[in-house]
This record gives sequence, structure tokens and C-alpha cells, in this order.
Amino acid sequence: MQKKRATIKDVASLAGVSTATVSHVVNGSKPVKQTVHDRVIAAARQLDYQADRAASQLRSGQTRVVAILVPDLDDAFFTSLVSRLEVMAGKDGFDVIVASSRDDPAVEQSRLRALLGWRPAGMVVVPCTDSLPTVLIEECGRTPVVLADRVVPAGAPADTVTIDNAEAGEIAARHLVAMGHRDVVIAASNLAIAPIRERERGAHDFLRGATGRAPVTIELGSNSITGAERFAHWQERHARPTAVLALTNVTTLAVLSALAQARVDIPEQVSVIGFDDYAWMSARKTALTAIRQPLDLMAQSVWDRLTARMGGETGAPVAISLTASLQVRDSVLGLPAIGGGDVATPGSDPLNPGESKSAIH
Amino acid sequence: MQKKRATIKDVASLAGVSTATVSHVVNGSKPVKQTVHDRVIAAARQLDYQADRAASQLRSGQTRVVAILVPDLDDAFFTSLVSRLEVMAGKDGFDVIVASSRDDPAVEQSRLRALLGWRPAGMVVVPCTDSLPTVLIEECGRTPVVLADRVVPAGAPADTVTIDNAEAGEIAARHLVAMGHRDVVIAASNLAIAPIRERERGAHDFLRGATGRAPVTIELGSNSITGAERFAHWQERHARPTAVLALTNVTTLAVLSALAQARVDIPEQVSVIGFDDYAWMSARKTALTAIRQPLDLMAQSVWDRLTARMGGETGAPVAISLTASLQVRDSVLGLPAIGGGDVATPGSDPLNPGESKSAIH
DNA sequence: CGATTTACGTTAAACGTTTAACTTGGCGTT
DNA sequence: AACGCCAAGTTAAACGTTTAACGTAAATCG
Repeated sequence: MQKKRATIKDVASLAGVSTATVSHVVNGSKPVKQTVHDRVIAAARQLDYQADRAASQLRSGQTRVVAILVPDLDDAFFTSLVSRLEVMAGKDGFDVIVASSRDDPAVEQSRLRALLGWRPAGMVVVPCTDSLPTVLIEECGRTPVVLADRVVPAGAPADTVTIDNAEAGEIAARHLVAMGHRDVVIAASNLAIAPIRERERGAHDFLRGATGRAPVTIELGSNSITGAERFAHWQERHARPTAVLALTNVTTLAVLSALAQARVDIPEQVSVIGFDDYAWMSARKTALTAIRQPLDLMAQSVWDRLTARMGGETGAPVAISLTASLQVRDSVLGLPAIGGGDVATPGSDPLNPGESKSAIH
Repeated sequence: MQKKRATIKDVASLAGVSTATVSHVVNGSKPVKQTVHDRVIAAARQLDYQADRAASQLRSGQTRVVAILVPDLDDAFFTSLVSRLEVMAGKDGFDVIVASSRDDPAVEQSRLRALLGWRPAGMVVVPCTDSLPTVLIEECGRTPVVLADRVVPAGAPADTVTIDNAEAGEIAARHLVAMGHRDVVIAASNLAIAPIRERERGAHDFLRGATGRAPVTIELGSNSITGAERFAHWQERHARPTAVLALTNVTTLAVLSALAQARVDIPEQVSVIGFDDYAWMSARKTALTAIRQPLDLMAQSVWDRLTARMGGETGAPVAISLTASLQVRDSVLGLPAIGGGDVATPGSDPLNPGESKSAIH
């Protein structure tokens, strides 16, 4: 242990001024003569002075902290979001404190309380379930909050940033039927989660409308390993569909694992559409066609909303809905049309005409 | 904006006791009679009281915060680490504040200062370069610090947790030559980073010793997209090796992308060993053989060291070195022995006898 | 030239906790 | 009955800042 940390008093006495003056030069809150200013700076540097945020925050009531709560810090989607937010926050002079709820409402609640103890200037929350904890709802009146991803925007107590999940599901379904698929299974993580339910509905409805038969939906959970097991198990006792549509990045992983394990070829034996767009998806022989969420735009929107609110904007919650897009690559096989319905051939996707395969992004 | 937040005074007056008593029941710092205790709890609950951490920390000098600084929050390796640490920290009642240096020493320095403003009880840092910023070195005398991953343990000013990188490289190289490979290229991210240099050295030395010829090493940087471009570029103007050994998870991605793009088959046309072990690596037709870092153990060790130091342990820095292992799967082809050297056939790997392929972990 | 403004500093009071030191009343011991 | 002791609460002083209110000397003005 070295000498104790320098306080503002130490700096003040070394520079021969009052603590108030030190504070003013450090924060630029009042003009200070050049000579004094320099003297203070020198003293601060010499003592390696760093203001204590706790004290500063206590006195001023202003905190430059934003708290981020996500369901899982091992999920690439959430960490990508956190990563982008952390960069933007850092640039705007905010520090970030993170916590994960591990998809457990009880943990969510307790972490939330802990975060609130910091009196953050703002928070962004990706809830782990449809029903927001009451702690959070109450907090929305006091602290700027932005809800992201797993939210039902209607009636939310705060600004929300989501994608149009039903549309996302439909886009994928549309591509599948355009490519001639009638027999598809939908791999969802957990239908209790509203956005997943929406994606499923979008895909399901379109598929049923276009093919006349309802697709099968299976739930694989939020863990890729157990998800793979469940999918493998399902696979053993059902006829193989021509395509599977995964509604989540971890379900994508789960079905890909199970398929690889069972040595079924993509797209020859079964077509696959994945969710989210990560580097590993194009790092494979047959690159994965996937639904891509506009991650950068989402993060940007979240940050915009949050800064607006932290800047004092009041008024009814605004709901931002972004649209997902289909990243067409090689994992969906064009099936010969069997009669009835639209004729579809590989490469003739009405959605992305002339672009059945795109470069690695 | 709702009513102001309740303070300890509000609770105290509602419960008809002094603030000291409230503090004591909240923290259990002194015995309090059951009836009073209950009254205070009730008041606190009614007012939705949540202690202000800034005030608490200012007065007590005790902070339940650990700061984590990593080079990149988009890198799965680092986020996995952060994720595990966050869980352990949460369980021990610590909050976590994260920052990323974006592999930029200047940013690293400034984020470090910002983090220190919080007077964290401890910090874990994955430096972005070999030479630690002086701010950090000085801090090691004041605050418990654990350095992880990208560190040279020798002479470090704080506890370190690393893997034996030279050994990791050697293990992979050994497997490659056992499988009959003589012509391998090593894909490094950045040889300016010590651990990468070590991995390269371990692999390089073994390969040269065993095959009599030095392997080629190329640097692909820390971004998978530009890395893929560089590898593709290299590929165009050089004869294809029989194997490539990636020393990083992002170089793995880079190599795989470039290979996929060029439509070269793994392992038929070229064998690949990747680094780190993620779900997507086994979610492919030919699952990836990879060097696996003991992530859970690393996180655990970091936390153990940190809690020990936060608990007051003093003494010279301890350097923990963990050992990586090879996860053998399908991406390394057994080559027929060409004479000279050891005879090697697929499935006869002296390192993992009888286990040339393992289940999805 | 005195009065008023300006420019720059200082004083001291908070901010919401924790905690050492102090009261107080009830109990057991001699 | 006098004494000390213990248990349970209270008082009040910090902790390191920020900032409103207040000097004070020099500059400006009528």
C-alpha cells in the first residue's frame, strides 16, 4: 500500500488556493485567472489527483453513469448491444455499469435494485420477460429509461426500441415459400417471450396463408446446448422438413449443431434460415442465410432516446420500431415447384431480385 | 417526474427512530430489538428506500464495486470472461462497471482514470498492449488488481492469470505434425502482443524442430473482416499449405471466412486448427479442432485472486498459469506419411489416443 | 473622485451515509 | 442499597465534493 490518495484539499493547499478554486478549474465551472489555473493544474498532476466520483455525485446530485441490464452477457446479441452503448457512452463522458439477470426475474429484480442504488443518470434495460418488474415501472417516472429488444412497445412505461418482429418472421417465411418450401419447422427459443411470439406469428401466419398448411413450431429454450439436444430429439421422431427457420441466434446455433451432429447437409437435405448476423455465419462453406437485426441502428436509437431523456425531454414514451432484413446467402435451397402455388426457382427471389447471394459483409 | 427519492432520514422519522438505527438494521451492523427492527423494515419498504451508494461509499470508504477493463467488448473471449465475472461478483454483492479500451492505449489510459474515479474495491484489467500504462502500475500499490490474458507474468506489478501460451501453440503444432503435416502456416493476430508472440513461438519452435522447416507466420490483425481480406490476399499469391493454425478466435474466423469464400474444403484441401472454443465451432458439418482455453477456470482464478486481495492478502504478486488443451474434432486431416518422420494416420493422435473426435461439449 | 461594476477568490453549508462515542434504563451482584 | 455492566438507541462528526453567498481589489463610470 502506497501513500493515501490525494484529495481536493491536498491539491488546494499545494497550489495555495481554496478547494473551491480547485473545483472550478477542474470542472471549468467558473473562470479562473490563467496563472492560478496553471498552478492548480500542476498541483493536480503532481499529486495524481482524481476526483472522487462518489463525493462529487453526492454533492452535485449529478451522475455520469448509465446502467445497463441485459438477460445474458454470454449472448452475442446483447453483448454487441452493450459494446456499442459502452463506446457511445464513453464518448459522451458516461461510465457504464452492467448487470445480467440471467433470464431470471428474481435476479432481474435484485440487480435492478442494486443498479438503482447508484442513482444512474439513465438506464437501458432488456427485460427478461414480458412483464416488467414493478421496481422498474416505478423507476420510469424518476429516471430516464429505455427499454430494448424484449418489450411490447404498446403501453410501455418508457421509450422502447425494438424491431418489427412479426415482419421479421414474415420476411423469412416469404423467402422460404418463394424458394418453393412448403414444409418448414420453426425453431423458437421460448414462446413466452413476446418478441419471439411475434416472430413466430409473423412466420406462421404467412406460411399458413401461402402454403395452406400450418408450420410446426418447436421450442428449444435459451441455451444452445440443450437446444441442440431438444432439436435432435425432435428430429429423431419426425419426418425431416424441407426447411427450418430459427428465430434466435441461440436457436440458430442449436439447430445447426444438431444438424451437423446428425450429418444432414445444408442446404441439400434441409434449408436453414438463421437469426442475427454474426461473423461465424459467413465463415462456413455454405454461408448462412439469416435475418439481420440492424444492431448499429438499434444501439444508436437507444442512445439517442436516452440522451434526449437525460437532457430533459419529457412527454409520452416514444416507441421506435426498426425493421429487420434478410441477408440472403447459401443455406436455402430453391425447390422445384410441385404444382399449385407460385413457381419458384433458385435465384428468383421476388424479395431480393437478382441477388440470391451476397458478399461477406 | 414523481416524488423525490426517500432518504434514510425519511425512513427514520417514519419509523420514529434515529438514522443511526435505520443504518444498523439495514446493514446489520449492530443488534436492534425485534420490534424496532420490524418497524424500520416496514418503513423502508413503504417508502421504497434504497440506500444511496455514493453517500454510503463516501462515508464508509468501502465500495462494493469492481471495475473491469477489456480491450474489446465485441470479442467473445472477453465478453465470456466479463459474463462469468459479473455473475460471481453479483453473488458476492459487488457491482460491476465495465469499459473497453478498443485496443487503443490512449483510450485505455483515459478509461482507466475514469474507472479509478470510482475508487473500486478491485479491478481486473486485460491490457491492450504489453506495456502497462503507468496509471495502472501506480494503482497496483493502492487497489487490488488482477491482470488477465494479455500479460507477461514475469515482473508484473500485480497478480496475473494467463494460460501457458507457448505450450498452447506447441500442443496444436504437435497435433499437426502427428497427423502428418509439415507445411503449415500460422495465422496470428498481432505479434506485438506478448501472448500471441508466445503462442507463435511455441508453435513455430515445435514445427521447426519436428519438420526441419520453419512455418510461415502471417499477421491478420484483430478484426475478422479485414483479417479475412488479408488472408485471402495472402492465399492468392502463395501455394496452399496443408494446414493453418489460427492463434486467436478472431483469426480463426478470418481464416475460415477467407477459406469459405475461396471455396476450399476443410479438411480435404486444408486442415485448420482454431483458437478458443465456441458453440459455433461445433455447429458445422466438419466441426473445428481447436485450442480451448479453460475459460471458467480462468474467470474463477481471477475472482479468487481478486477476492483474496480485496480481503487484505498482501505479499508478492502471484502468477497463475493455466494450461490450454486441444479439443480434437474433424478439421485436421490425417496425411499419409511421406517417409522420414513419424508415421501418422487419422485417429492415431498420440496426444489424445482413442479420441479423434469428441462429442459436442 | 466617489460610486458602481467587474473579475476572481474564499467561506461555509450542504449532499446521504456510517460509526465512534455517548446516554439511558434495566439487570444482576455484593 | 450501591455498584457496575450490558443492551439498545441516540448524537454528532466525519467522508470529499460542489456551489450559493459572500469578500475584495481593480477597473469603469458619471
